[in-house]
Amino acid sequence: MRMRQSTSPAIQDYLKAIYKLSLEDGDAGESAVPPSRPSVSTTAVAARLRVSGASATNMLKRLDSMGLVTYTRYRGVELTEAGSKIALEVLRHHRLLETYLAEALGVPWERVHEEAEVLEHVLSEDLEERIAVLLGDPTTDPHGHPIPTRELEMPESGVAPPARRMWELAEGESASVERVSDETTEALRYLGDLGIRPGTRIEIVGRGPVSGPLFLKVSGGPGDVQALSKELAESVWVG
Amino acid sequence: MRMRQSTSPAIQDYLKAIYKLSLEDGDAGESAVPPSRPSVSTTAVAARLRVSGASATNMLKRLDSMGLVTYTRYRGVELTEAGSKIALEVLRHHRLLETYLAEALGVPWERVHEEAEVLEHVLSEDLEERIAVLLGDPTTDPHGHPIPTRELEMPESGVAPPARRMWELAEGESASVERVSDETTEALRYLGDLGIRPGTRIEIVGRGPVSGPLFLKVSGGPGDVQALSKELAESVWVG
DNA sequence: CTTATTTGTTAGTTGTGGCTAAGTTATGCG
DNA sequence: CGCATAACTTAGCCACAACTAACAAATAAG
Repeated sequence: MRMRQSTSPAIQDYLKAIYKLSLEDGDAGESAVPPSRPSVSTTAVAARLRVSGASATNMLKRLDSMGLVTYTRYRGVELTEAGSKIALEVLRHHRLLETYLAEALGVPWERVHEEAEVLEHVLSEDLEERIAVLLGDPTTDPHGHPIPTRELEMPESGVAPPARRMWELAEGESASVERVSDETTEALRYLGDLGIRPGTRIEIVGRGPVSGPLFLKVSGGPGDVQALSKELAESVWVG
Repeated sequence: MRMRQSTSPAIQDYLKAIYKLSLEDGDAGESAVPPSRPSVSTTAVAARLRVSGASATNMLKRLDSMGLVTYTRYRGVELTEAGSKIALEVLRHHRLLETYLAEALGVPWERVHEEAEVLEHVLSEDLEERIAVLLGDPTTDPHGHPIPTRELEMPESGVAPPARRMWELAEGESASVERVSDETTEALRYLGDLGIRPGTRIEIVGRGPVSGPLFLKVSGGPGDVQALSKELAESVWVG
């Protein structure tokens, strides 16, 4: 059992991607499949990391030989216990850093993700701990994503994502924002300007035809009624 | 003139090493050679970076072809204007980070160097700026090394190092600590425990035979007379 | 059930940045 | 000056992590 090959940034990125993808199982639609085994396809990993399929295949085989995933040809991968721990470690780094950058350095929330994306691979355990203490052991990052604990356990809110996407709300319903997808800077800045962040209370006042915009009132926002495209309204989770 | 090949961490480390070595010209002894041309030998670079001579030769050729150094076979290297700028950029990152880690995160001064050593390669311009502003544009790091300015100019105190090493002080002399070499954690912790840091006032009260210890009084230190080995006393610069 | 399409894999290359071993140039000493 | 030694370079190799092109398996459609 060959171990501890000093996980490079690339390896960490793969493990993190596999971890996140395995939580997104039922690919957005509400298919009634039980969350059987969270096996992730090679293509999904490749797409997420923007590398070619061949590169992904290669790396997945390597990760398997390191005991970090179990990989079966043509069948996808699954994290082992060891691989899972590393993924959670990186995720903890990432989300603590996002929080720290926002709180301590005033980095605008739409930019903390990309900064953390490189810093996460380089943060020492000592710095991680100092940051965590300084922030008072936060449990979510600025986008509402749960931060794995010091013991590298994901709070259950992380395993089962929030109930619904804002897009699925009916006219007249109100809810509070729980989480916002962090990957697209553009979207985040826009949502931020509208005052839509974790904790914000919103109310749906109407919707356009089929994929048309969603109209909503944002408490504490710039006032009046705001319109959100389908894409944006799907990237916001409410509860 | 092929340019901007997106300087990797390795490249940055080489440029930084060359920059620092070129300032150390008269290799510690007080040889009367004028600081003619600060050409750095391949071996010196290799030793500093703890890589083989062959690796260094290789990289130096590469740096030359990128226009970052001028390299002449068997004759050493010299930074070009472009290479120099990059070196200063990295140095600014490094020293700002050291200062930030010490001040904002309470990292003990003997450990800030190694943390900064990895973070420096990954710090965005935006974060650099935020840190600089937050610290009030400091001009030296915790070890007393000057921080290059925003415009990437080294303050003159950085080009000509402080007058003397503590080791060179005569019995009875007193002086104030200006700068402490940062590379060896062990030494730094010890000096820190003794209260020897930039700004500290010290007085030489005696010295052992030839390479024997230096005895000194440290103002504000744990009191009494302290002894310093030659090696340590050579790593402290006074003025 | 056969075939077309999508999904994955294999094979072979590339660029970084290290390494060792062996050869070459400079330098220093008798 | 001539040679030993130190300094430096060349040659050839390896691991990592990406790539393209070509091929194989699985799945969907008729």
